[in-house]
Amino acid sequence: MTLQQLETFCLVVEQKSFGRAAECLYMAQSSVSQQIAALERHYGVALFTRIGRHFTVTPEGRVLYEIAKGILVTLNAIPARMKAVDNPDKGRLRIGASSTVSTYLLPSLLRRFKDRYPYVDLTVKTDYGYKIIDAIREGDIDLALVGHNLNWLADPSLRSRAVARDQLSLIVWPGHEWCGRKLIEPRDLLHGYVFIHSRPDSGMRSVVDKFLLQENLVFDAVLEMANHESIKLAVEEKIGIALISSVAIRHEMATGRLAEVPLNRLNTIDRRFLLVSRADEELNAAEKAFVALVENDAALQ
Amino acid sequence: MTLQQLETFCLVVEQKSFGRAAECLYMAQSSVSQQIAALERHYGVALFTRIGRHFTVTPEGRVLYEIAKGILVTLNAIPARMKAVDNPDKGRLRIGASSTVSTYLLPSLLRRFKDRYPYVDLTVKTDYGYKIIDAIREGDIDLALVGHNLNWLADPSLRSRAVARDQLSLIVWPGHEWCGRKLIEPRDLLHGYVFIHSRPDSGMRSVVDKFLLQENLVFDAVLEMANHESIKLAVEEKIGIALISSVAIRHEMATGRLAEVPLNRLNTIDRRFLLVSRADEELNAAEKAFVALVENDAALQ
DNA sequence: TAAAAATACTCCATAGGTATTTTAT
DNA sequence: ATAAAATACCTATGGAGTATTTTTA
Repeated sequence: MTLQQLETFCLVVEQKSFGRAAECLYMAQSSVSQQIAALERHYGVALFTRIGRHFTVTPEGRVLYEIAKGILVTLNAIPARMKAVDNPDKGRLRIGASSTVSTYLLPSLLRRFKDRYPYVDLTVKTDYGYKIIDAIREGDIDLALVGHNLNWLADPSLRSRAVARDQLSLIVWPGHEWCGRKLIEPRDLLHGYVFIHSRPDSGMRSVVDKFLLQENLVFDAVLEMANHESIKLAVEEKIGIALISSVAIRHEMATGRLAEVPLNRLNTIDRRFLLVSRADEELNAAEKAFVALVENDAALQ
Repeated sequence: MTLQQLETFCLVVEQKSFGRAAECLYMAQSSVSQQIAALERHYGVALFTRIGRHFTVTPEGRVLYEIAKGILVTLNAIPARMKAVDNPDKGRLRIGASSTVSTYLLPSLLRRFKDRYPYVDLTVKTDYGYKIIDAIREGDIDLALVGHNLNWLADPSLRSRAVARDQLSLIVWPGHEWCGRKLIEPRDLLHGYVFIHSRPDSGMRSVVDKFLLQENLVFDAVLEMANHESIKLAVEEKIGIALISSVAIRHEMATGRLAEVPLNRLNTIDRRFLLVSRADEELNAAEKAFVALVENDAALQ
């Protein structure tokens, strides 16, 4: 079955005549007959009921007509859609983000992006990092902004660029004895404080664990909370102390609800956010514009 | 551009290799190269960026891939959709109806239809009769149930079948002096009563006007209401009398809120409901089942 | 009898194959 | 050196045309 046949068939339906369809297509009437016959052979059904030199469309023909017409219209729209891809003002941008990114980084990025390119068809998916990366692999989204992960960096089917350093911060409540101290030593963390952890399968947890292992720190009292907001609240309530993404505490630092304390060697832990896309697909103009925005974002340097 | 080319292109994208795509299609690698080259020539853009013996998909290629994939999936679904048309349990039924029909006839018809064929994809459009017929002509709906109209019966592009006689009824309020009278003469209508009309562009109005003209009746006092419900309320409130579709007063007759009075020669006015479809398209199984239901409906005889 | 579609038959354009070249790893 | 895609060239299938037949209004 060919597109030519579908086009001819649609025209026959619309013109209600083989001959007129042939004229429209600048071809012989016999060719139209042959194409319709070929379609009917292909599907094994009559598309028209011939009544003398007259015909009606069968229900099967109606089905084919509606589908074929839609396909032809879609095909005609392809050149326009192709032109749109190198225009960041008209293109499409499907972003995926881990919940940390989605909560603390995306809002300002998306606001600025929408200001500059208000007509971009923009969708955002928020999920666990590994699910976002799966969606990238499936082609359901085109660009992911997630926490660093060696598995993804090593995957040749993905293209990753590190865009921002995510510092860890040691946070305590305001008025804590460490506030104002020049430098806390890691072993000081063990002196009687509850340590508040994030979920074991979160990207941040592995980074924190890495630091604790490196410093040989084992806590007597540990608390595990579901998300950043719970951790911050627990610290505020003087339940314990925590290591947390710097980006997640900007607001609390500004309002003085939490305090950050300098911890020795914490800066040896270098976590980064990654912009991930498929290695076998190139970025369109809208996606490139978003990458440029992220890379030039002073707040993320 | 051919469907073959689109299929080959999709396979190259999925397999990330011209050679493997050729294997899947049981054809030579050179043919795949030629088909891709033809597509690129046709659209005047590169679909792949060749990097040595490696390649990536361009943004234009991504656009084409998504569209082409959708088309191929749609095409594959055609045989199943064709089989569904001669199965009233799985087909599609798009009905249009004038507001009278929609209010007083359709509810019971649709309930019974849905009982028998619960999986039919059923949509109903309600509008003025002429707009429903326009939708039939456009192919937006497949079957219309509307009031009689000579223009539509004469149109060769439409197929109409009269399915039910819509009687006119003379209605008055209960306790009116005419209640119980054997037969009212048309000229009696003029004796001091307000006559309540429907909208001038409604199908029923032209029927009522025809009768009034035939009987040479010209009222001193006339009231015009937007719809059947308003007319019935006005009669109930003893504001006036009216000629109205019998189907529209079934409920009020049953509950005694209105009274019908026999009017001489009113039965000479013969209005019918029409089932209208396109003359150049045959009914599918679901549509035939609905037609059968309407034709066998005792309430509509 | 005229108008429209189907059929028979011919021809050539082009899609696909084979063989080879190019290119990058 | 090898693996993969592009290119050149050839062949044959099938699509379009011409001419004719069939059908019914």
